[in-house]
Amino acid sequence: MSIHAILRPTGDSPLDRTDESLIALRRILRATEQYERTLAQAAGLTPAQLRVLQIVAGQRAGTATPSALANQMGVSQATVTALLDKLEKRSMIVRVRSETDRRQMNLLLTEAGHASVDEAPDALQQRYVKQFESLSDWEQAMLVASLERVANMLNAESLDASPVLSIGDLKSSEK
Amino acid sequence: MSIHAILRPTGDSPLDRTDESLIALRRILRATEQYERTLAQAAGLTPAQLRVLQIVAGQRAGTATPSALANQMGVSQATVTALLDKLEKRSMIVRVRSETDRRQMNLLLTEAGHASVDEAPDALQQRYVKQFESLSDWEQAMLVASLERVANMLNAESLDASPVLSIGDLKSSEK
DNA sequence: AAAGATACTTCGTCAGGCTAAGGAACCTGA
DNA sequence: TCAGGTTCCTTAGCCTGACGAAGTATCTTT
Repeated sequence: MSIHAILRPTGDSPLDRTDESLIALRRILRATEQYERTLAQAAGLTPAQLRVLQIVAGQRAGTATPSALANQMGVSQATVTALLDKLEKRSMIVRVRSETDRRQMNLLLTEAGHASVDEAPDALQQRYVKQFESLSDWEQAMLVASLERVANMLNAESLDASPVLSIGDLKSSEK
Repeated sequence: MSIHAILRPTGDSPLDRTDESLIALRRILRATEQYERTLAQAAGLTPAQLRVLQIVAGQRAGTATPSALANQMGVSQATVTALLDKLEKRSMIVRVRSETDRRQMNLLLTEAGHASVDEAPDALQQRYVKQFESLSDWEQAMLVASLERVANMLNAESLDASPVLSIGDLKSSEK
């Protein structure tokens, strides 16, 4: 395998496919990461704060709680608390104690919060969507298949149900 | 289009391809991110520190400098300085003033530094390489093409030559 | 009712990131 | 040659994100 081929700046030895795929993957990571920073900055928020808002927005009203957030974001509750403090101070969200279980806090977006979510384009979206949608049908299909495949390879062992984006099912919102 | 679909519960509206691709992309991001943390942690280093070591390791000796690092990592020089301070304090690297241009510092890995790089498997690698290599030839080719395509879509505007990577030189560690 | 488990918050600490402000060394062009 | 500008790096001060540990309510179980 060719790990060392990668490090080698100048390419005398040709990269093999594995390396190529790793390089591309890294480029993806990097591009996203960096863009996320500049983007959220423009929105007056930090990336983490924006993520919180987006997740809360995607939740059925009254469903979002700090612990749920912590799970979905893969961070500790303490971290979530800190983020929520900031967002609350800036009036993007409010915390209301749950009626049914008063240990829990329900998180709600304020007007401002909603506005921010709507305005702030999703990092990946902004940069990517237009181009993706200009691709031909079969190309899109191929990309989706490929990306899903890669994603599966990456978290083969740790399959935590919900990837960040919390596409909560509103559908069954009786409760 | 897809913005709402993403934030909105799956309910009735089916996800379109754009959404699917974004979701997969996010899973990739997330898997890598998290794995990187636990990994570097296991190596007794932080992700950023490990990245520094890996980049320095991949450089021709005497080539690595703080500013080069800053470029490759996409962070400010000040940040690099801070990272280097920590690594130096832990005797993973040494800084030596360049002979030819005494403003510059050359970065060198110590024994310990090399050892760390060798031990610490690359975040992506560990998890991914084996599976990738078990794919058939055409599948690999397709994935590479797809990933590169996506990477290009993501940093269409900001094309900075060198992607972070420089994966440590596992190079068989014939040490 | 007492003991235990949960859901959050508080507190202290640390890493990573930035900008702004320098100090040194190098490069120019009179 | 030497004054001004540039480049390379460090310092200082600040902020965000993250963690663990300890604390407080509030269920839940026994």
